[in-house]
Order: sequence, then C-alpha cells, then structure tokens
Amino acid sequence: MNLSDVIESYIKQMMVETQNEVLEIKRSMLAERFKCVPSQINYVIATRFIPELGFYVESRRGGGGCLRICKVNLEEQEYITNILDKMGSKLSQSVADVYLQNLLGYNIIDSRTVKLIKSAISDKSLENVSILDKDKVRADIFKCMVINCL
Amino acid sequence: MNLSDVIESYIKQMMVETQNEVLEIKRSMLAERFKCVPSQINYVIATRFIPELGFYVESRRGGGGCLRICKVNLEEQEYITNILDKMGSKLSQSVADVYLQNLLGYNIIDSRTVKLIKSAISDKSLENVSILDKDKVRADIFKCMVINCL
DNA sequence: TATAATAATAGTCAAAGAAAGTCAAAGTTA
DNA sequence: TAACTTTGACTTTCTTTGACTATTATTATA
Repeated sequence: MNLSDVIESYIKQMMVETQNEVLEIKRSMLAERFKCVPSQINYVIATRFIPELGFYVESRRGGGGCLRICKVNLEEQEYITNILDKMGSKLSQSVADVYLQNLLGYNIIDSRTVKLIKSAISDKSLENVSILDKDKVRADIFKCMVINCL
Repeated sequence: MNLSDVIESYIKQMMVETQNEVLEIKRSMLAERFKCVPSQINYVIATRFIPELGFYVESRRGGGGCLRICKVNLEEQEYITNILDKMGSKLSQSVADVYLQNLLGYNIIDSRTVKLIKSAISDKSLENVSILDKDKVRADIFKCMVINCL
C-alpha cells in the first residue's frame, strides 16, 4: 500500500463512520495528517473517487473552504451501467482494478469473479495483442464479461 | 542450480512460509537480495511462474509498486493440466466450447464460470484483435482463466 | 458603507522519483 | 550448436512534490 492507497482507505472509512453519503473535509487537514503536499489529495480524488463509482467531489476555496465528497448510492445494476457508460473504449489494468475493487466492496461481484475478470484482462492474457490495442481489447473483454454475467 | 533456480525456490519457499497462496514482493528487493539485475526476476517469472504451472502474477509500477505472485492448486486437477498440456498455443471458439462442456460435465467448473469464460473469449470481446492472432489470444485468456477459476 | 488588501483555502500542471517491463546482446551449458 | 541464463540500456506506468494560479472570506481603509 502506497500513500495514495492509505489516503483512499482513510476517506472511505470516514464516509462509513459518518454514516452519511456526504463527507466534508479540509484538503489541508488530510495533507497535514498524512504529511504530504495538498496536491496529493487531488491526485487521490482524481484517481479513486470517480463518477464511475458513484463519487462526486465538489469543493469551495477561501476561508472555511473544503472538499465535499459525495457518494451516490446506486442500485447494483446502476453501478454497472454507470461504469459501462462512462468508461470509454480503453481500459488500463489499474483503472480496471479500481472498478473491480469497488464493485467487490459493494458486494456486486464476488472475489472469484474478480479473479476471473482480472485473469481475462491481464497483460499475461493479452501478451499477444499489440501494445497499441491492449487497452482497447481490455475494455472490450471487460464490457462483454460485465454485460453478460453481472 | 543456477541463479534462476535459486530465485525460483526462494519465491516458492516464501509462499510456503507465509502460508498463503499470494505473495507480494518487490522486484527490486529480490534483485537486491540475489545481487542480480531486476530484469532477471522477470526472466524467472516468465519461465517458471506461468499459468500452465498454476501461477498467476500481477504487478504494479510506480511508488509502492510490487509483484503479486499467486499460486493455484493444480495438483489434484489433473483434468485441467491435461487440457492445458494438449491445448497448444491456439484455440478456436468451437474447441473451447468442447473443453468447457467437458469441464462442466466433470463438475470442475460451474455454468456461471463457463459463461464468464465464453464472454471473455468471444469474437465480440476480441473484435479488435487481428484475425491472425485471435485464436492465439483466445488460448492465452482461456489458460489464465481456467487456472484461476479453481 | 463600499472598496481594497490580506489571508485562507483549493486547483493545476509539469517535473522528479520510484517502481516494474521490454528486448536484445552477451555469456554459459548440455 | 541450440537452448537457456545473465546483463544492461532503455521504456512505461504510477506516485509524489512543488511552484504557481484561482477563488473566497475576512479585515482594514477611504
């Protein structure tokens, strides 16, 4: 676990604890707490709190400003259509991981299915696909599997 | 025993000791420990930790990156090793179907897994793979998935 | 009171850093 | 000599950092 992962879990934990789908928190507080530069928080938000997974982040600057991280609780099927809608025609392994870990967290898929999907879209599986097309093929496989099986 | 063999045993030993079928380790640590270049670790992985031998390896680059070596229990799954042995490097959809029906018949995999695998190796999934490589990629995906669904 | 200055936030973007991956050449061994 | 192993230069990916910018609230001033 690198620092970004730690910050991600912390924020998610906070959201669970406050039992609320909106978390208001100061970026500077997070940066302080994790001894990092404030912009690292933006990186975490940008890579992990994404609309595909029902997260919407707003913010206010100036005195008393803060981040507002909102989690929209969707129905199982909505998460899936949401991901399919927003995901585009390319998919990297790391973004796929983010999707799958979250779906697992929401109990929309089980860990065995995660394993199967990850195997199917792994670089090992795609070693004979041109580097230029890998993320495209990965997206195709991911979509097919999700559409047919979830 | 050459160095690659030593590294191979070391990794396997580690997996036994951690009593876990997943080992997370830094490539740079291994290279350091065995005083070799990091890419030698890739060589060991590529030649000894392959799906046919029941291994699945993931990795993450960047800060905090590492290798994740997963072991699947293939020993008592003779039927699968048989199929993988015979399979060769190419696989058509129809031959895949035959294999899958057999695996289903022997209760080695369930029908949902069959569906997942079929989706992953469907022509729809592989529409962006050159016609020349389709059956090759299909074989790669099939191997990875069959091993990982155990 | 209206406006200007200051402080307190957060945002952006690119560079630096920290891993791992690739590939081919050189070396070894059976 | 063919197959396997070792090496290293170069590439790609992901994370961390920091300088600079933008916005908002508060305080001071005309």
